[in-house]
Amino acid sequence: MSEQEQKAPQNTNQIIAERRAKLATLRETGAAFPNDFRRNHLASDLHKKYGDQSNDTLEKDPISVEVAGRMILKRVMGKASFATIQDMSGHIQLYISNDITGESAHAAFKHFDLGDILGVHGTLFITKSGELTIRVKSLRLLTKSLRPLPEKFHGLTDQEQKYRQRYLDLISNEDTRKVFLTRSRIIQSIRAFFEERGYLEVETPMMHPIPGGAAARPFITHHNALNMDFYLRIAPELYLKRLVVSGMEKVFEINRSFRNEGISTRHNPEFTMLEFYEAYQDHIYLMNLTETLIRELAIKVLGTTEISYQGYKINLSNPFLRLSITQAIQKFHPEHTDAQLNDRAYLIKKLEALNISYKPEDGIGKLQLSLFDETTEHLLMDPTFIVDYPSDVSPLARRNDKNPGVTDRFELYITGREMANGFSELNDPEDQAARFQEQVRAKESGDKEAMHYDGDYIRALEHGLPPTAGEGIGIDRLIMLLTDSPSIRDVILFPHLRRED
RNA sequence: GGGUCGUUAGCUCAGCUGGUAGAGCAACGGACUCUUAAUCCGAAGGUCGGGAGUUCGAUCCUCCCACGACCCA
Repeated sequence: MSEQEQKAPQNTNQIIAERRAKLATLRETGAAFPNDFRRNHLASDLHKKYGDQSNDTLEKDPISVEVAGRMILKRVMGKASFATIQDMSGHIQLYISNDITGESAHAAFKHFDLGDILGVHGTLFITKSGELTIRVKSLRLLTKSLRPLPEKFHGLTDQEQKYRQRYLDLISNEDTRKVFLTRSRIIQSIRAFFEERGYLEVETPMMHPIPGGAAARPFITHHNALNMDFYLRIAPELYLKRLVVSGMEKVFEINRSFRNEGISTRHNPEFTMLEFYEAYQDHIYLMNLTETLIRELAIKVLGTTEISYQGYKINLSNPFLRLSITQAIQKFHPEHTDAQLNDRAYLIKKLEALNISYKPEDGIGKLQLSLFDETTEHLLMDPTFIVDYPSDVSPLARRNDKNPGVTDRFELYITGREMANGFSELNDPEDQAARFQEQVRAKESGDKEAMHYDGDYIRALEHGLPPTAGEGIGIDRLIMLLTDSPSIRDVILFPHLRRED
């Protein structure tokens, strides 16, 4: 006993010390962490099934139930008590009294703490104020909680603690639980959407010998047995297109990708993306499919296409706008004429005035894109496809037949944020090899985000990639939109933070 | 990397040109058999994020550091 006390971590905190003492007593009297209790109902199921019944009906033919959960509220009134327990489905109230539960069991209950996990057996009734409640016949402490819960009314509000101790945030904040429930439903609905359309869900490597599929800096790791470095994937794109070569003509992957870049309200080092590829389709088809997908998700998950993001109202049933880069600039900055936006000297002058860096070798399209990124992107609140991206910033996209300086590519913007990026795939192996070479040159002259030359991918293209359309959608950002969350950290269960010390 | 703001009891928050800290919840003792964030009474709980400086004296002013939030690159 004294030995056990010495081994226990020293805790000066009074509350934890008191709870440890209660646990020590439990250990002396039997199994302190039993696992022989079985529940047969969830709280919300009971409310759905019996919540509307009259007390007379419930009392006449008593319904016996076993439920379990964490005690989150407790009201002791001498010879009788009320408590609320919470399980994965919701809450239910308990009524414990000397009459029914027995004096000693009630006395024991009085020493249970908020946060303790209880197993309860009893019958249902309706209180005078109309709440479905379990009249407890017996109850057990299944797991002793040694640490106090956050304040019961306000819950946990400290942002840092919400992220670091997400379990506490989830215990005490209904809104947080709702966000992650919605997240789960969105991902299920995406899966159903593509499965209904005959797509095959696949899993491709997360460890890449050559990082590819996006312009981004990768994380590097090492495989000991092979004695080689691997890169955590920045995108699954090149593997998915290898699969289209293989004959899997419609594939999708809900993938975790990793980018070794800054952290912000829109960026987490690891994030979830949806990528999908379909042979014998083009980027126009993708835009239509994307509109349908986002609309269907909203209806399935929220029950409406009328959403509000941080106070801005968006009706997703309106057709999504489709604008070229210069049309988008002019929409918000009509002072620029067509002639000016196609004049190198004018664009450079404007970029310099805005203190935006550019390279002397940048083509007209890239200069336009730089101006767009700085002045217009963040203003695209309503869903807008930006089309006709310059070839030199789209090394994996098919060139436009009429204008080879641009590609058959689009990005989708909603609430000023990039949500999706899709294009008709570049399936000409010789053009792809030349574009990789260009990327290698850019990398050599210091562009850390430029792509590597992927010889095996070229070899795959040489076997023949059918004409294909492919797209990536940022799932975290889509979830932010549909849950009205201001930060990507609010939709990721365990966002990355600096080490606490 | 730069700027702004924040860090006080387990949690939610107060704290007045600078005089070494308060409330509510939780927890502890007591009263209470239909409560709903139960109520009432009592007692307890603090290295004011860390460090240095100014001062007779610092939660408060200055500087550095840590962590976080937001904005910018």
